[in-house]
Amino acid sequence: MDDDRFLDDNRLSDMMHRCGIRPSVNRLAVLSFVANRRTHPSADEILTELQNKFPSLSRTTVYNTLHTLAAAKLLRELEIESGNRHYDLAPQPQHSHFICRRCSRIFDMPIPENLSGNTTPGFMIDSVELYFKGICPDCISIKKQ
Amino acid sequence: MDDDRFLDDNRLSDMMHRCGIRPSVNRLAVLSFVANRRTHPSADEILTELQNKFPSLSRTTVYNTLHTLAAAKLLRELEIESGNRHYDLAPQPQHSHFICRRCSRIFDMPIPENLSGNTTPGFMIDSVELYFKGICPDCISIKKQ
DNA sequence: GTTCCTGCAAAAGCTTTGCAGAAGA
DNA sequence: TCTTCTGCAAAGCTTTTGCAGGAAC
Repeated sequence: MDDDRFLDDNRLSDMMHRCGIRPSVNRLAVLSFVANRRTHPSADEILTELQNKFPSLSRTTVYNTLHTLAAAKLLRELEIESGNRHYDLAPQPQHSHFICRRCSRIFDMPIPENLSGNTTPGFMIDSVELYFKGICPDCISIKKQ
Repeated sequence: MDDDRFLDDNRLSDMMHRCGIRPSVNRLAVLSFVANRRTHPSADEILTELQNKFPSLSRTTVYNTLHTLAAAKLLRELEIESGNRHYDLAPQPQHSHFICRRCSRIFDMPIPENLSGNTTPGFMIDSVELYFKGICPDCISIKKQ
């Protein structure tokens, strides 16, 4: 868990209520897990981790929940690697993502301002996604040792 | 085919030679197909289209070829939709992509300058991918009618 | 009681792998 | 001849769908 942006269950529960979604135990667990990780997890990572706490949690429920939360705009789907969707908490200031080629973790990054300025006229843009790839600080320092 | 950026087989063949790849008929067909489409195709689209011309072309060969060309940096893999990789000709000036939510086609866009300026220190960035989503001009005008 | 949530089982879709025969240098 | 290329078949992975029992309102 990352303390700097920790969102407690009450707050997440409220967010769900406001979107007309029942904050069931499973849903709360999924949303909380995504909200409080820095490196945006995939469905499989969510399932594997949460099954420690909720052994009866099924893969179907994780997928159902992710769809429900994404449809309600509480989560954002990141299309980073083909065949492996990752999830990010949605109601946040816009930011970009950095994918480490070595450890595959995904980090948040600030987004340069004025991104959609220089684009082709005639296209109606409603969202922007920016991905950086490279080596994260942890992997750089491991390499040096 | 888009005439404005048409690359003929001789030129593509040269590019392959320079990368140490034998320009077989199948490989040339795949590379040419990707190079001369504006809306970056997926493996399945490539296979379906090319089978009209080369009925014996197999799915495996398309995947093999795409891997070979991507490893040689002649093609770039676009992670746009989960579970469906798209391909773009690589040795081109950097540009971004626009994905139409209605027709799913992918268009090139200019890229704003100085993109990697405002990023977190400590990360070693080696590539940048920028995706816009929205409605393309064609779909906008269809909607108006 | 009616709606929503959950999970098993099965299927679907994209991609990868193993292997053997064919083609090219 | 020896390496590389090709394609069938099978498997692997992530995700989706159908359906039925259970929980919540």
